[in-house]
Amino acid sequence: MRYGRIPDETIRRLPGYLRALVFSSEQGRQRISSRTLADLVGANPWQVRKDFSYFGDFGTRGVGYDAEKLARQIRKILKLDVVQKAALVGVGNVGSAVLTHPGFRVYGFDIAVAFDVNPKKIGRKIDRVVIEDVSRLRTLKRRNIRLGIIAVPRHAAQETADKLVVAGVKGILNFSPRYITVPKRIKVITIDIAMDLARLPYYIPAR
Amino acid sequence: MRYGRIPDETIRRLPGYLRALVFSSEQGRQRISSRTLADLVGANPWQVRKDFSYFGDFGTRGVGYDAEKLARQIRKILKLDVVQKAALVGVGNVGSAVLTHPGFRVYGFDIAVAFDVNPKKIGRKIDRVVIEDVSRLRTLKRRNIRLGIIAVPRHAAQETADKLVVAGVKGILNFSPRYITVPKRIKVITIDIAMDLARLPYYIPAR
DNA sequence: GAAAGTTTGTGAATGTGAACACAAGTACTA
DNA sequence: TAGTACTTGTGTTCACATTCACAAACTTTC
Repeated sequence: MRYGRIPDETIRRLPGYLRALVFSSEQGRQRISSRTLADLVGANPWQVRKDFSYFGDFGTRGVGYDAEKLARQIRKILKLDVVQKAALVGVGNVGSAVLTHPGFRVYGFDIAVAFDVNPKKIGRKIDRVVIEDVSRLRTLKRRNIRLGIIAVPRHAAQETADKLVVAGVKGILNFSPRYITVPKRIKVITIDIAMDLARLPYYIPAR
Repeated sequence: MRYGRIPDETIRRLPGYLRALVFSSEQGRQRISSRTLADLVGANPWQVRKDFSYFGDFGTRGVGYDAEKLARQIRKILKLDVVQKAALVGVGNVGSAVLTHPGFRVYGFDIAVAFDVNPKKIGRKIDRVVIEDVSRLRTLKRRNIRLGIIAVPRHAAQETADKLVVAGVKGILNFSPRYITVPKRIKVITIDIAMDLARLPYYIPAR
């Protein structure tokens, strides 16, 4: 009932809720309680309720939440209610994993194009996407693609980011293990899979 | 000068600092200021200094930090000063990307084993690692491996986690797009690459 | 239809981390 | 040696996020 600003931490958790809700719907459950949902995402019930309270009343007291309705609302907030087209740059091991990852569909993403520098790869098809030469990056604006995924080797990351920005991209998901610099108006999310593993030993008690 | 508990958020940032310090050392710079380091990781100087202040004085006023010394200390805190052996389960697209990812070496990881269920893959070698049958997971304890990486399809994730726990693993890096349940003593970090992309459209202003 | 059992929504309290400002120490210059 | 320019280390303040507790609303039971 507030409709104020939604905290960043809540936004960070919304995709997780959405994933669980879709899963729950597929199982044929249309009603879900904050407790059940919390268990599915590894949180606690009051956290779930607080998060949802930032954008209106979707539950019914004594009953729970309507999974479909809630999922629709989350999609709307995250702007996933329209198909989001994305361009992938770099079809190596990481790039291939991204192209074949089933999870993107859940969120309404369409990886519409893929680019690489290797002439041998140009023209090949992976999962219905034809690989094009990076020189064709500038066609993105015309094709109405506003999201870029960087999966190139470390040394080419910044250069790729620059090209994506010129091509009119508004958001970048960066898998290269380095910090990239872009204009403030562009949003970048960096994932370094090794970096996340590096946190693990700290939390493990000595044998 | 405090030597108290180090905040979780600081721990989360340490691998990033380490990566930047290694990079800086490779460039031949042995001294680095909080400002330079902050620029390399996309943070601000006082954040960097505050983070380091939780585990002693490593800088020299008017000069900066000794990159090597600082890197050594971060490795020690994160328990990366000894080689950490890890086991990978699932050598599909994501698994292959993990195996060939150059970043793990920076943090002193050794992905010593890989497992899969596909008989066609058993015995094959990827990046010097021979793929074994999942039934051999129980040999992990004997081989002194305490970290597991899950890169199997969604439906097999929980089962794989259970097997890893039985095999004596203490920490799990989970790439499957679902929440997995393990005993409290086991630390799990989940990365869903699609989930992170899902956050991006929210931050992009409407056209 | 009353009582007991669920489950949500949210104000308030508590906890945690980020941002700031500045004293204190070091290097450099002349 | 004095003065200037840097840079760290940290106490304090401020902002934000989590946890808690409980009233309100709904369902079920008898």
